Order: sequence, then structure tokens, then C-alpha cells
Amino acid sequence: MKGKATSFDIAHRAGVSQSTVSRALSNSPLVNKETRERIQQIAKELNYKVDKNASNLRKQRSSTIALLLFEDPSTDDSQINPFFISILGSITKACSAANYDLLVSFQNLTDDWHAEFEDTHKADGLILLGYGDYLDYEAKINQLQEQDTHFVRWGAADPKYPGISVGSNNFQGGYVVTEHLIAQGRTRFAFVGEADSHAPEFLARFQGFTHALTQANLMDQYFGQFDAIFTVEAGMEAAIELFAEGEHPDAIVCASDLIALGVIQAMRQVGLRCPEDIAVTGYDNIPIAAFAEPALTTVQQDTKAAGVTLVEHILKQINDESTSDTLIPASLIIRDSSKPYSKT
Amino acid sequence: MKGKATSFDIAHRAGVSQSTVSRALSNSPLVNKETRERIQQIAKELNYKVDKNASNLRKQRSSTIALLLFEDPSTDDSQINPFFISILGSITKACSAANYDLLVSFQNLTDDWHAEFEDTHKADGLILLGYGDYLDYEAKINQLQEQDTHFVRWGAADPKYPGISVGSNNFQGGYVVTEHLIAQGRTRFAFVGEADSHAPEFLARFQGFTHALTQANLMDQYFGQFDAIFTVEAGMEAAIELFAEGEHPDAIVCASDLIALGVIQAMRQVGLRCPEDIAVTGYDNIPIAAFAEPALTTVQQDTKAAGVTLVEHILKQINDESTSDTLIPASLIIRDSSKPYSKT
DNA sequence: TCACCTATTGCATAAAATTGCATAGAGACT
DNA sequence: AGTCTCTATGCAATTTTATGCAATAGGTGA
Repeated sequence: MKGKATSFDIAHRAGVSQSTVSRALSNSPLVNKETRERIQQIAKELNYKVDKNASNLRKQRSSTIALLLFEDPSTDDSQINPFFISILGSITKACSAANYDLLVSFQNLTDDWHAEFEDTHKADGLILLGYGDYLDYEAKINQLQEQDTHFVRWGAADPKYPGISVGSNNFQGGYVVTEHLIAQGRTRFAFVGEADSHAPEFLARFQGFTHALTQANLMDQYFGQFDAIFTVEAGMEAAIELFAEGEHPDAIVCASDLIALGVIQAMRQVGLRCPEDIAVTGYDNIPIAAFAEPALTTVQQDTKAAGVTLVEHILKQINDESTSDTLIPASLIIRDSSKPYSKT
Repeated sequence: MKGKATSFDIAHRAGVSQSTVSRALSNSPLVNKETRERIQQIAKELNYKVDKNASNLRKQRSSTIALLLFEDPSTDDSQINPFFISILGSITKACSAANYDLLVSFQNLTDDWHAEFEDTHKADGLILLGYGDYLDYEAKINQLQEQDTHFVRWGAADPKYPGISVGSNNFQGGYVVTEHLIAQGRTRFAFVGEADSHAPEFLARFQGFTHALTQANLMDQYFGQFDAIFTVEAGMEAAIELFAEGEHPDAIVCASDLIALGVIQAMRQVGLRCPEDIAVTGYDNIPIAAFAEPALTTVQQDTKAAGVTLVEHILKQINDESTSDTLIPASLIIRDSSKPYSKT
């Protein structure tokens, strides 16, 4: 009774060999239905659970995947991007649906994470999650590839890096929100948010934005792009700089919801109204967006699909099936901050 | 060369036995310094990593702890309470500092999680995280206890449940924020947020609130407590109900930041100003709180300490040291929404 | 010289499951 | 009866590491 029961204990009680127990518990057709049920019954009575370590050791796979989250070291520890949290939720669910466990690790970029997980058989594959240039660590990615480690990374496909990626279609997101503003009658646009290779997500949104403007022949009234990292403060500062120019646009597309909230805050300070004077849009659909004043029009990334797809891809790799880069479409959420003039 | 190197490969190259390799790599003093260094050198060259499964099997412990997050099934999948996310970040760091891995699992309350982790040797201990009444599942907690599973739960100490707990001092948090408002000259108080055993955290905040009022002899001007779950919408609805009574308080203490934002929203709709007419305070210090209009006075829970303490406790249990329930103090963050009348 | 001690190292085993191969028994067909 | 097939089961090897115990070598003191 003392100590956990092993398959031998069950074998003894059932009067069969231990191997039969193992087979019965994995529902092998090799064992007679009645014996199987009897064994399963005894296992339940003894509250038996297979020892994962022994099982993994023998099978040479761990039924575990590791999630490595790379944080922007510039931000506060505790302020993890809510977007990743949301993906995290959907990843855990997809994993448990596939009977996989999930190891989570928040990395700082200096760790030698590249070999730790699959080499030690702690995990069968890795999911790499992070924004922007965490993949500067090209050498490590290359090493993963060389070691035949299974991994998927979050972000846009990039020929610079080996391995496959799953990402959100930021170009399309930037495009649809701009298209929407144009349809509402806006013509003089500005974009707030970094738009360089350092922040590829923001850059893609910006490119979708300019694509829509070009298509609508509005580039001659383009007000410009103003840098801002993804915080409220940065949005305020960028907007103040923008308004310092005297004239103002009638629509501002922002690279994130927090930036947009900062822009609206700054507008309030200089006496501009949203959406009457300037329409403002965000990106991410954070919980507060619906309750901002005015309610924020924004673009929502499908985090559920993102998580599920990431897990699907890594499982395929583990099973030696082929996969390819995937882009997940984003959807427009229309609220008050982009209402047309006429509504005033 | 093919396949990962094992300790036998190293033993072969170093011309020693496998046992010596094992000892050398764990820095055992039993092996000669030079041999040890030579072996470590070879291990590095071969890019050798101990197989966790074999090691765990032999040692009968996994150096892994499991984090079980219980969600409120009523809320959206992807909207995990940011407070828990923040704890999650600090837990992962505390774990990796202690050389433990972290398995994360989001549970729904129907799973039979109670035995899955420690029984299968996937983890040496469990951290149970969740709000309110997830512990209704008293039977399962009791079973954990009976099985001698190591676990710590988040929340207030509660004699009803076995096992130890680590929690935030919600009573003290509710008390200090109320005390602050009193010091600012407010006298007619209301509280918005559920205050029953279903939401023990909110209840404790409420009790801290009434304690402060009683101490200051302000209970005769008490406006009452209005139910609201932790969302913006709920806050708005509760405030509307509150204002329907004709007169209004001059201070509203809310059980969460989102509720407070809803209350302020509702005030704006009926033409009441914050803080000129009514001071409003929140709880949690969510990222948006500093940038709300007005900036929100709130109470911040020390998530870093929370994570570290949870991990400390579970490690102590694993090492058979004794631990006891712990309460972590919260701190007041003063911003504009609680400014005194005089400032108007 | 012998007994004994110390410092290292090797041997053998245990940890708990999975799985290829061998085999027993039952039934069928010649 | 002999052989063949098929199913269900058992045997034994395998996975990799950690560790108690034995063994060896070299030195020391009586």
C-alpha cells in the first residue's frame, strides 16, 4: 500500500504479467477485451497512474512541448504583452487537447535556451514566442535547426531565419482598418507607431496602411508616420509632436491600442475631439478598448487560432509531417472612434 | 555521432566508467579533480546533456513544479485576469532561479486534475492559482492532502481547507485606501463590488473598508455596498443603480480597477465629476489605470513577492521543511481620482 | 612484512515502463 | 494424428542515469 502502485502491483493482482498490464492500459488490441477491462478496473481501484519518467524514457519522447516567451527587456517584468497571454491560454488548451503537457519558460535573451529543452528530452518541441527582434539571436536559431530540434516561431515568415513560422497578418490588418477609415470619408492620414525592421509587426501594419492609401490615391494628403513604442506614454508624446505641426490630419491609425489611447488623451489636452475632428484606430482589442471614451475601433488578432495553429504545427513536426509558414487573418472591430463626420 | 550522446559515450572517450562520468558531472568530491575536469571538458565537446527522464526516474523526483490556473468559467477564454499573469511571470523566474521547470495548465473545474501531476511524477509539487470559489472543490483538495501531494494555494488562509496558502492582504488593502480617502476629507462612502463568500478577495477588501469607516466614526453616513463582478460593465451598472437613489456619496471605493473605470464612465454620463464631486478608487493597478481620465488611485498587490513566496513555500514542502500561511501586504498608489475637494 | 587506511574508480543494480520476439493453446483443415 | 494459423500472453531486452558496495592502488605505521 505504501508508495505509489506500479504496473507490477497490478500485474500481481490481476494474475497476469506486467507487460500485459502495460498493453491493457494503453488499450492495445493485443490484449483480450475482458482481461483488458479487468486490468483497467484494478488500476482504477489502486489509483494507479503511469510513471511519466519511466514511460518517457522508454518511449524516447516526452509528450511535452516547451513554450519559450521572449520578453522585451525594456519593459517591466510584470507587464507582459496581453496578446501573448491570450495566445498562452489558447496554447495550453490546444496542448491538453492533444494530451501534451506544456512547459513554460520566460527567457531573457542571454540564456542558452537553444539546447536545453529538446536535448535533455524535457520536451519534444519548442514554441518560440516574442515580438520583434528577439530573433536577432540568429546563431541560436541556426543551431536549433542544425540540431534537428523541432520548433515553430511566432512572427512573420522571414527568409533570413530557418524553420517555419506562424504569424498574424499584420499587413492585412493595417490595410482593412485604413480601408474602413477611407470608406468613412477620411482623407488626411497619419500613422503612429515605430515602423522599422526592429518592430516587424508594426512595420507590416504600416505597409498595409500605405498600401490602402496608395490604392485610394490619398498619398498626396499623407501626414506622415510618427514613431512610438507600444505604450500609452509613447502615443501621447508622438501625438504632441504631430500636433505641433499646426495643421492636423483627420484620421490617425495607431500601431497598438495603448498608443491610440495615448493619442486620444493628447487630443483631449489640445482640445481636439475624437471622432469629430480626428478618427483614431488602435490594434489588439485590449479589454479596455470597448470602454474607452470614445469606444475604440481596432483590429483583433485571432489568438485562439494562433495558439491552435502553433500547436498543430509543432505536433506535425514531431510526427515528421511537413508544414509551411502560416498567416492568420485579423479582423476589424468597428466602434465609435472611427465614426464618420456626418455623425457629429 | 548520430543521436544524442549518453554518459556511456563520454565514459568511453574518457576511458573511465559511466558511474565516474555521472559523478564527475554532478561535481561529486568523490572523483579526482583532474579526471573530473577532463570529463567535463569532453562532455562539453560532445554537447552532452543529461537525459532528464532517466535522471528523474532514478532520482524519483522531477525538479518540476506544476502551476494549475483555475479560470472563472464565466469569463472569456482569452481574458485571463492580468493579476495572475503577472504572478505567472514572477513564478517562472523564481522557478528557474531554483533550477526547477514549470508546467503550466489551465484547468476547467471539471477535470480530474487532483492526481494527475504528482502521482505521475510529472511534478514534485503543485501551485493552485485562482480567484474565489474554485476551491468549492473541497473534496479534491482533501484528496490532495490525503495523498501527501505537495501543494500551495493562492488565496486567504481558510480553516475550511487543508494545506497552506499564500495570499495578498486584501483586508489591509481595503483599509489603507479608505483611510487615505478619509484623510483627504471624504466622509460619505459607498463600496462597489461583490462582497460575499463567493468572492472572498472582494469580501476582505470590503471588510477593510468598513473597518476604516468604523474607526473614523463614519458609518452613520455610509451609503451602502453595491454588487458588481470585476468588469467595466458591472461597474457602470452598479453606479447607475447607486445614482438612482438621488443623493450621492463623495467617495466610492471599488473592488477592482475595471469596476472603478466603469463607475467613472457612469458618472460622466450623469454629469458628475471625478474627483471634484466624487473620489473613486480602484484595486489592482492595471496598466491603463495611470492613464485613465482622471488617473486612478488604486491598490497594488505585490505580484513579484507573491510569485516568489509561492515558489518558496512549495520548495520547502518538497524538502520537508515546515511552512505556514503567508499574507503579502498591498501598497497604495495615489493618483488624481482621490484628490481632495480643496484641489478643485 | 603485514595490516590498515585513504582516495579513487568500477561493478552491478534499481528506477518503471514499452516492445520485439517467442510460445502456449485452441481450433481448423488435411 | 499432424500441422498450420491465429490470438493472447509472457519473457527478456531496452531506455539512461544515479548510487551502494566492492575493489584496487599506494602509502603508512608497527
